[in-house]
Amino acid sequence: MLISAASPDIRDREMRKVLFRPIENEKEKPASPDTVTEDTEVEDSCQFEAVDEEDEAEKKPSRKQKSLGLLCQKFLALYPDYPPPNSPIWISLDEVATSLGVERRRIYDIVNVLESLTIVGRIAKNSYTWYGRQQLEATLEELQRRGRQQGYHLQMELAAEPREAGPGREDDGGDVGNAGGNRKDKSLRIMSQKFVMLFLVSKTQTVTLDAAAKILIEESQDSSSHSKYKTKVRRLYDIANVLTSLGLIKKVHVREERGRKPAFKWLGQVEFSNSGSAGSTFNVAAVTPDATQPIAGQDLRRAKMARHASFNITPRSVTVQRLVNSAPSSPRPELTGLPNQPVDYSRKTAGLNAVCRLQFGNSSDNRPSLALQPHTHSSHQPPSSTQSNRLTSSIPPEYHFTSTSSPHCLAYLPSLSQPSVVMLYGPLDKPHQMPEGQRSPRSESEEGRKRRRKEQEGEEDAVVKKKGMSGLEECDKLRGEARREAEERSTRTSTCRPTGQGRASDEGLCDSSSEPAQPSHYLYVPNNAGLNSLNFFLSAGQNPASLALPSGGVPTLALPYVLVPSSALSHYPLVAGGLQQQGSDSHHKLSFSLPAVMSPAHFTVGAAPYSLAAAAAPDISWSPVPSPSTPEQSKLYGSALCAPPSPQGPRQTVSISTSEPLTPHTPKEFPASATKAFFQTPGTLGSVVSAVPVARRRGSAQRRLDIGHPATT
DNA sequence: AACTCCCGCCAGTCT
DNA sequence: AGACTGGCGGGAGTT
Repeated sequence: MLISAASPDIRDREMRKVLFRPIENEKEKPASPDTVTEDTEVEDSCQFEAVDEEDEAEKKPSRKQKSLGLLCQKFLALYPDYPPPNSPIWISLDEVATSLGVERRRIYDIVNVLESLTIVGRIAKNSYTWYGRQQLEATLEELQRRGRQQGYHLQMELAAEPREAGPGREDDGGDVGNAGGNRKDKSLRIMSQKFVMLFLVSKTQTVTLDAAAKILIEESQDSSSHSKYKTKVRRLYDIANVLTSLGLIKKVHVREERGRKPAFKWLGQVEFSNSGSAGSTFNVAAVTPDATQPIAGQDLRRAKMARHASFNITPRSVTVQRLVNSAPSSPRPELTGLPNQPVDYSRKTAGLNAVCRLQFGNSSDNRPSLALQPHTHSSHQPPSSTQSNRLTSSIPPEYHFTSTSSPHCLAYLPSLSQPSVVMLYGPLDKPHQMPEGQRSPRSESEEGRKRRRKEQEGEEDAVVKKKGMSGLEECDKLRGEARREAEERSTRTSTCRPTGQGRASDEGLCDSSSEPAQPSHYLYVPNNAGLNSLNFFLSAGQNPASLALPSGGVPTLALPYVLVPSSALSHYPLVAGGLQQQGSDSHHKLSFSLPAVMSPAHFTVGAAPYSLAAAAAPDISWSPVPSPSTPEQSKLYGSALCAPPSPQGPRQTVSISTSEPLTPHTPKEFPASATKAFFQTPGTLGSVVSAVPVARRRGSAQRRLDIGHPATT
């Protein structure tokens, strides 16, 4: 542990060990026809490896540390295996790439494979939704069915031998085939599915690279030139790496007449309960590019998406299922590139990264209490444990922290691209209903969706992308937006979530109708106001008085701001942290003097011990919102950034996990907080997450992100 | 030498 | 025109 903490490289290495370590103690070895040999050599070598030269390792990243498998492992660790059914997690490839410190190209490889298994689903350009393993079984079952249907099991047998004569193979009878007819671009995804099919129909569940390559080559009607073969094999390695990370396969060797052949053995299940869920909700077509039609699970997804919208930016349009391979819904370069966002998170928080999951009471009890729980990564956890971990799995993760008892809450709007958006929320007026978000049922209508999409884009643009806007312009926009929102929601009832339509509200967890603390307005401070990297929400909670600056002598800042009805922000995920109001000793004290008007104005912020300038400093604690280890986590997850320091109100339970270096070994207990360090790629340590929308660079292997880089333009 | 697979060029698609 | 995707294969690191 210590060692790991000491060196990220070592952590990676350790991770790697875990990743590729053959599952030991697994059941006895099945008597397979071919003699399958585990790759123990690798394992052994790893054993010793960690012990020695660490320095050496630090020098250069080492190829292994940059492996797709390891990268995938990191990627997976960012999200839960079994995310709450109703809260889709939005993934921005750009952000992920940035936070993992790799090129986007690499992420595509991973995502394509994951998509083939429905672990993620593409929403639009650059954005995916994380499904985790929820649909994995169903997907596998379907793949198995298709595999048999296509006679892969026969091919497998033949493949081993000389060649050919694939039984009527092919044709892809379906989607898996040539996806989309000739969309060659889908091949990795398709190839992945086929590869998996081979395992699922194989008696031994072991597939040699050679066989797989041959079979796949045949399918792709190409003459199988040797180069073709080699290329195929390369791709298979890519896929295998991802599958290995998923724990679905492991590398083995099959002995044959002459020597041994590299092969992979399936570790996942092969027999499926056939439970309704499987086939009913999943359709391979769904993952294939050409699936243009609605699939059974569509509704489900849609629902998720809708909910998901509240987490991030992807909001409304999210509900729209990805139409076809290329149905980019909303390119939000601004979003993804969010120059700022990511930056904020990580960069500022070198020290403390507390990422918590915010939840509201139990589904059973409607207490409006707010609970922040460190969310753990359970990528590799078995369902059971995972579930247990999240006792509240049934409860949608809330990011909204409006608990009645927490007058002073810090919130964060992670999805806003605008890097430094400071929001002050509080019952300025009476708790007014928080709009169920834009997302009312009707919003799902075709028309509504369309409209929403438009709106969304517009809104996002307004709020999020305004790089070129002046603060005032932004304000105006926001105001207009707010107004409109207000009108729209007039009939809706409050919810605790900005956008969601979720259980939480149904359960009354945040039934604001009776709850007082629902933020009625937010204070929006344009980034250009000078609060770069502040990203936080100030809880105004109380009466103005309480907002008064406690300490004198603290530098204050005058910032332009605009009050925005909470509804106007409904599409943005809010991450909040409970900050205790009576900031006891709190180091974070902010005072505002705000005119309760909806017009551009200025308010002053005074930070007690910390200066705003500290934002970039590692310990800038002043920002109540410690940056999440990674943007994805907070954003996609809807996790809340815990307000660090303060104690909790009676009803709040906040457990903050500070970023303790954890060894990658135990992904299950991987505290989100630890991710930052962990996820940093050696090469980008320290700067990885800068959200700077680093222009995507083609040629560079690793992005170098400038921490201090001004996020914009 | 064979096996792996990182890397990033570059073309097809979208916006 | 520019951004997004991802096919592809050279060639370097490992075994």
